[in-house]
Amino acid sequence: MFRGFSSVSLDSKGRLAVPSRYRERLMGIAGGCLVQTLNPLDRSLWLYPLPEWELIEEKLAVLSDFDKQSRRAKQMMRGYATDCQLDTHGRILVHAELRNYAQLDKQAIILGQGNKFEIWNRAGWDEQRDHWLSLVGDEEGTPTVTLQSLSL
Amino acid sequence: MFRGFSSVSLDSKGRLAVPSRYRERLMGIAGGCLVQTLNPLDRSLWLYPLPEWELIEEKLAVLSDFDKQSRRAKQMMRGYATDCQLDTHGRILVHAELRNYAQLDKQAIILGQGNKFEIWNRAGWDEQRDHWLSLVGDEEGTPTVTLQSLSL
DNA sequence: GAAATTGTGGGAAAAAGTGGGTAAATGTGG
DNA sequence: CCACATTTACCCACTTTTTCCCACAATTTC
Repeated sequence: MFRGFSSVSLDSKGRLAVPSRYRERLMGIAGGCLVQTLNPLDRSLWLYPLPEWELIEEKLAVLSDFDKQSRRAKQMMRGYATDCQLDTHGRILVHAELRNYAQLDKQAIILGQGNKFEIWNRAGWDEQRDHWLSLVGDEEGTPTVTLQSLSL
Repeated sequence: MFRGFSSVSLDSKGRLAVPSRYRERLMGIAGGCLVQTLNPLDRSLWLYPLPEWELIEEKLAVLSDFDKQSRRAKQMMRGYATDCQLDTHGRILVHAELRNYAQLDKQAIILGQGNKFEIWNRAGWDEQRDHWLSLVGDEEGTPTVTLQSLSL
């Protein structure tokens, strides 16, 4: 399981250095083979170790093409799934289309999220975070209800 | 299984360069023999390795001609099925009728979709994608239900 | 503070993409 | 059956992109 926050940068070629603390584990899982795809729930990217992605792909494969929503989910998730691999310096090349989707520029962040990582534009992430935190502060806000159920 | 997104272009002769990362695999399956046909579910084309297409053809063959929907499916899928082969530079020639059906012009995209590829007009694809993403963004949207079932 | 590790940038070689010319194959009409 | 037109396949040349490698800067560790 992956956790943690790192601020990272993309260079002019679209390369992103994966934080070094994850590298040894990632190299141990499928030799550093990864799959990047879009996160349809937020304007960010997901980065899976290959075996984790293959589990997702199996679930997608059984969805019917004749149901429009299922078909779209397959097209988007599988369609944008891009194989990549850590280079000799622990970097991955982020696909230009995905970079564009997540509006990634020089400043980005990477979040450990269990079976995968999330990659956000730095400013976009800060905005989401502050927005969500302001809702938690409200007595009436729904996030509080959600958090209560966790017995933090 | 095929996955991934590539933006490709058709030249003035209607040729489309299959992304190089797939070529070796396609050459390994039936020596690069492929079948292109129309996708009756979207205004796009499907591109199958020949053995995969033959499985589809077997399934079509058992459909009854006396059921109108079945007859139409056979006519469309089989009728437009066109053999093609990678040329020395990894390109295929897209049949003019199919090019017209999918409204393919210079800018196109190709999606890996499991046992086949999908080929879309670039603008048409972007429109579908943005529409779907806007539905996912809605709290009440049905795409969310589909995605939940995937345990992403 | 020095050494090792990590982060960053960029040059150069290789690979891939693109475009078009030409010749062969195919189709059409007299 | 032949002549002509059209389409397709093959080849070559050029441009663009990607990959691989190396050098150096910054940060961390000892």
